[in-house]
Amino acid sequence: MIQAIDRAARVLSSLQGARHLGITELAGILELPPSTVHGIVKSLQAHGLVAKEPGSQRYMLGPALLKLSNVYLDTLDVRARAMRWTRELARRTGLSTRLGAELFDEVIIIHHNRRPDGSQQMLETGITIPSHASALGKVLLAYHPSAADELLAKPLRSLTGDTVTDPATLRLQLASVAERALAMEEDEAVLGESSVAVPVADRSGTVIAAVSVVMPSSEWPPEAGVLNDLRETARNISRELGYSEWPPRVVPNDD
Amino acid sequence: MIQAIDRAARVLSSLQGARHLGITELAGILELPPSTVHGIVKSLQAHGLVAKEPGSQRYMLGPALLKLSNVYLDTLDVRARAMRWTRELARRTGLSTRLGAELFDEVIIIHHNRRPDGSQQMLETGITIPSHASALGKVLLAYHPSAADELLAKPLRSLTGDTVTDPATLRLQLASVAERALAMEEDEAVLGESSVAVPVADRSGTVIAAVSVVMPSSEWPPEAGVLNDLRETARNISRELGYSEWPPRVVPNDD
DNA sequence: AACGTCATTCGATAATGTCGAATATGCCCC
DNA sequence: GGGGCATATTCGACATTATCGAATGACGTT
Repeated sequence: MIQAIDRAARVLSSLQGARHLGITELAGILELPPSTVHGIVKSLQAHGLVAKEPGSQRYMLGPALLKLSNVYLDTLDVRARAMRWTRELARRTGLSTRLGAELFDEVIIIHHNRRPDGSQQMLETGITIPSHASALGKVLLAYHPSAADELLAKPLRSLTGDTVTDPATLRLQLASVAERALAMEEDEAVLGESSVAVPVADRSGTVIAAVSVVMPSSEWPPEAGVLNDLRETARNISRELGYSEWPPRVVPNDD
Repeated sequence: MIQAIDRAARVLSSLQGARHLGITELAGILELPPSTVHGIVKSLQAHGLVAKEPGSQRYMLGPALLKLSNVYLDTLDVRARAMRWTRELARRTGLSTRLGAELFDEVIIIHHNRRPDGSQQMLETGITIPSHASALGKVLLAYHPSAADELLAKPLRSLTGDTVTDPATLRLQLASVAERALAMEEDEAVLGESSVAVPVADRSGTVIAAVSVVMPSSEWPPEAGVLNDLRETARNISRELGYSEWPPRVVPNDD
């Protein structure tokens, strides 16, 4: 780990959290001298990764991140291949769909289809949810046992009163997910919202993403037809990626 | 400029351009020893800014960029305030709209409304266009004379046969933009597509973004009503940002 | 104008990052 | 499975870079 790069990344993370920060504030958060932080911020600014807030001394994330992110999404083979299938899934089920990938202790939504009822819905691409509190995340954890082990060794955050944070309970859930290749979550991330997710595997059988449908909790549990459509979607995406034996199997402590 | 951070940013830029690269390829592009590049890439990877391509030795941009970018967009005051106005502009004109900000020699689209005719259209947020070849970019250049000076000192790329790349011609255009607070572009970025843009100013009178409508070149030139709607949109956004004297004036060589 | 707070500059030096050599890994062919 | 080649990764000496404290400049408020 190159210390200067580590520190630069921590500046970005701090701005991601607090949005706008002055040099002194950043220095406090990072426990570094202001002049050190200044050098880091100026270097990031020169590359457009950080910007000064208009009319103020505070800094915020910069526009170069947007371009990089756009290229990231464009580069993702799984996303490109999933798009038509998840659109079709949303159409058939009348539900919104999400495609998620792993980002440390969270799942990040890399593609999202709105519910096809024409209602106003937020764009979710780029949103993260703690893995333990989402069906998508539980799938990814179930297929990456060492990542799960690390996560379950930490105190877990409750997002709602229904979030499961007990490691032993989660281990049982993950074992069930691994067996059924299906994860469920009811009101754990957002009250009134529940979801069910299944794994997407690449040519080598590695689970690289998960796909889910999201429904109002008033409509829970999902009908068998929805589960079948969801599985079919994951099978189709996985097949396009070169994996023909859906559902994938868990490889014990593979990382 | 901290060299290690500069090099890390250049790794990200290289991956942004070429999408997938091995260590040796990156080393060639950056003209650095492979072991140096390896250290940089591993540091970026530890923060999710770079990822290894599934099943290969090559690296690509990483998911942390998507989360950072999402926060960047969410943090942008001008974007939040512009959204309702540009949606209304698209509705009234029947055209797609773009809100653009400056990213070095390019304009980056930070918000986009599709043409309201229900046709299949690509999402444009995060896309960049060379400033000299876009109406949005010409507005931003006209209001930032020193940025314009720097850009016009470099050889400019033709995107289509109609792209204006002659510095003297561009200077005349930018002077006219500054005077009229309006920029036009016909087939310069994409054949068959033309646009007209106007500036958006913040509380201090600094032009921090530009807003445009895009139309098929077969419908060019824009009607007076469209221009009025566009100006009204920029005036409304600027007023929400605290600027009440639209159109803004150019401050000579202010950077 | 004065004051307090924070941003930025500067330069000595501590320590970090660099980079060449060696080793490990992956892939392809037989 | 073995061999060969190309590339990734490791290791450690040391050159160079980043750090950080002190000083100065800028900004906002009174």
